[in-house]
Amino acid sequence: MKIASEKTIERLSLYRRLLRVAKGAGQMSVYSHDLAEMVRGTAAQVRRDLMEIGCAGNSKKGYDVDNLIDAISEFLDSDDVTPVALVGVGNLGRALLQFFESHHPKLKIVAVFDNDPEKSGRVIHGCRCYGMSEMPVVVAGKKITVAVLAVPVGAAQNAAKQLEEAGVRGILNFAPEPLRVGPSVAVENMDMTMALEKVAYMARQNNSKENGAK
Amino acid sequence: MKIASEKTIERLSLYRRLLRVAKGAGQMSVYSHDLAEMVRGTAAQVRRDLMEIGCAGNSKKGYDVDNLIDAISEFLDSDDVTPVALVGVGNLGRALLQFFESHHPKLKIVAVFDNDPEKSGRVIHGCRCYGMSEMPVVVAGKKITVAVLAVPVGAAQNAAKQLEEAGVRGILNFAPEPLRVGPSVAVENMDMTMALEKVAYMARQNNSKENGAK
DNA sequence: TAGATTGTTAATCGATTAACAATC
DNA sequence: TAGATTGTTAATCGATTAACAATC
Repeated sequence: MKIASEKTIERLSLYRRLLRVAKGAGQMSVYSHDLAEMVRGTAAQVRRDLMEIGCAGNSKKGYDVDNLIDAISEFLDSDDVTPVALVGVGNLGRALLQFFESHHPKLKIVAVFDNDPEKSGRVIHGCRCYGMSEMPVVVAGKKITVAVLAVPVGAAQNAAKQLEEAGVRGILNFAPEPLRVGPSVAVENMDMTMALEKVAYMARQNNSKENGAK
Repeated sequence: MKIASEKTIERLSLYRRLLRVAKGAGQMSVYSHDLAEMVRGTAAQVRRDLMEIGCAGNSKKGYDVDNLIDAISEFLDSDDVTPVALVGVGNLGRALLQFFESHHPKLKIVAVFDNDPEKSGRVIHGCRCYGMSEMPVVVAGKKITVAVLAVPVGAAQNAAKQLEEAGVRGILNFAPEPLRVGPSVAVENMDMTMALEKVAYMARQNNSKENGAK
């Protein structure tokens, strides 16, 4: 299995999204600059990405849509559906559960964990909710290797540790808290507070630039 | 106003979070390597970041916590509270509304917009909900320059256009859809589908690496 | 002083960009 | 052929890393 850079992986995911839209619209082939728009990048970069996963284009027609979707899927996806765990069933957790339900056929949330004993045993959005203590058994039983972490600040590190010990190898972390995990666990932070601060900063820059240019 | 790189801005936001925790614990000063842990970076990088915003440390005690928090806040924050709009009041939108309510004193969601006429006029989590057509008036009236976009796929581009025209200069986009906006609008994408795909890919890499090493 | 830390400079690395040849 | 696109190589850029001097 080849290993591409993280940026390339991100872009491949975005390309595929556009390709599916194109396919839905009956388009048979795309040019690199069509895909470049999707990632606000250059056509040359797109071609390099596609070459990395062994896709060749045609100087007359560009790239074959079906071929590309297949190649990206083979690269990004597992053969089987990847079972995912969600930890934390607050407002955000429930929203994520609903969000991911419909967004990906190959990634499926199959178990939900929460500290609250009241939630244990209940079924939320079609998912059985387990207590944190049941994690080792459930994760092993369902062969879960990926988790979405949507617990409140302060609880994230502990939950991450439990996930790691249970055998999870990738965590999508929504808590604004850095996770200390071993090198065999990939962590992707979705730090919404940081992102909003950043946007607010850049918006202010844009605003003062505009006013300054007047 | 100085302009730092996007990465530096992100890290400053993270440093501040750790500093506030340290301050809460009664700590008066920190070393660069304390902060480095927060961003999984190096101490030298932290020092460079802090120098960029004009902070000097002391080779004996490191950096003064209060001093650092003030300097970062002066750099990142506006003097006043920044009014923020939320567009899209589905499950995710409501979760975000609740999330941001408590997470930042300087960023406050002051208006909520939704297409659904049933939601118009209602108050959700203490926020008045407006119809999309009211956007120009409300955004101008409340001097909103930052927006959080949590609408379903397909509606994002149109909403972004309306926001731009209303005067918004920064958008935090949760829709898995690229936004075409002018250069005066900063867009930060929180692409949860892409992030989960990426984590799943990296988890699989870790897994096969482990099994291969056996 | 000795030791840990900060501040500064040069070297390295990776990714992006630009330029151009090859192709249909 | 002509023209737009792909594939490939070299140049550029930015950020990170490493090394070391300065400081308390």
